[in-house]
Amino acid sequence: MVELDETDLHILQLLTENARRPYNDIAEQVGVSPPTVSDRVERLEELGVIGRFTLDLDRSQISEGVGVLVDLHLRPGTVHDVIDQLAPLESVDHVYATADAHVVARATVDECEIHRILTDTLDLSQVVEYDVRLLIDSVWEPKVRSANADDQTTHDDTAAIPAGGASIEIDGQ
Amino acid sequence: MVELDETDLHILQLLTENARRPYNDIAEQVGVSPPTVSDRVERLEELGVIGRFTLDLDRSQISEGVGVLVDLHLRPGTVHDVIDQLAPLESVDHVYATADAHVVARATVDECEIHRILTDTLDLSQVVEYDVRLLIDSVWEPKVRSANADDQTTHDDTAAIPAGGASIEIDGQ
DNA sequence: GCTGAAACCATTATAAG
DNA sequence: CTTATAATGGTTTCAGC
Repeated sequence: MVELDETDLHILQLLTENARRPYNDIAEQVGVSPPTVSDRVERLEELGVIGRFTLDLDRSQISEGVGVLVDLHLRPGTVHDVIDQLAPLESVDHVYATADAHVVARATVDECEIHRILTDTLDLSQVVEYDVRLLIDSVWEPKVRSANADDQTTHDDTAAIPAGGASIEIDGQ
Repeated sequence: MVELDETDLHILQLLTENARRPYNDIAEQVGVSPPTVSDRVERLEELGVIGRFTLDLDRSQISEGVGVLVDLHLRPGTVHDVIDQLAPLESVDHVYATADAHVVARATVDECEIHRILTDTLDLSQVVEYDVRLLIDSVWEPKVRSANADDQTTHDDTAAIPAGGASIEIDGQ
């Protein structure tokens, strides 16, 4: 976090848009030499800022199943176990854990598979409640906030986010 | 979906692991020539199977804010509007829409920003209820299911997934 | 979908700021 | 310590088959 300058962010932004973009192309855009780009990228990989170079795939075109969002409300202290159980599954690609002991997983499953995962793979004694939602759309817009594009308007109305999650009911108009 | 053979899937799998892997390297692994890999990748891009070549970034290292998962329960018919409002925001990178009119967004926000998004950016008359959860962990394991690795055990206990989502309460032991 | 050739690109070593 | 330059070795693409 501390060790990234604007050049790093610019490189990340360009690679985010197209991870196969040639380094000499990037060098020209950013205003440094190609070896510098190479060095910076290597460093960003070592720092773990870049997890991997990968693809944004349309999963509906490569697998038979339907996309689902599974929301698990877990017993306290079991979150990391459940992540370790879910993440390696072939049908699961994204797993989020939140401070209120929920785990949300995005998966592509056959009709019978979701049931098998919930009953066989997971230790259900750790699950307080769960919810399976059929995905109808999903958008991924990876963005790199450039250092100076920080549009932080000073604002004293800072809304604190309680770790347990804020839940607010609004009248149906 | 119909037009992908095992070679395509193998190429996708290798590129998913490392999107910068050289095409002649891939060609060797897959058993075709480099130009064939190039042609296939181009076709997969045109088909929309490959959305883009991109990076898996550790967002906590490149931005000041905290990661949150925002769950919006919307009024019917407003889902696509809300996606269009959320997706372009700099702080939002992932948006999921489910059949039961929920939109789940993953964002990295400053303390004041989440409030601003909810009140200024969104048309709150479209939101029935919302929920902001603090992210503590997130895993992305992009997987390409190879054509023959389809481990579908025949199973007649097919659990249908209602479009409205299944919600089941389990006793707290 | 393959082959071969030409254009292009990444990386290394080296030198300079 | 960081960046630029130049050369090498590797990669991608384009014709032609």
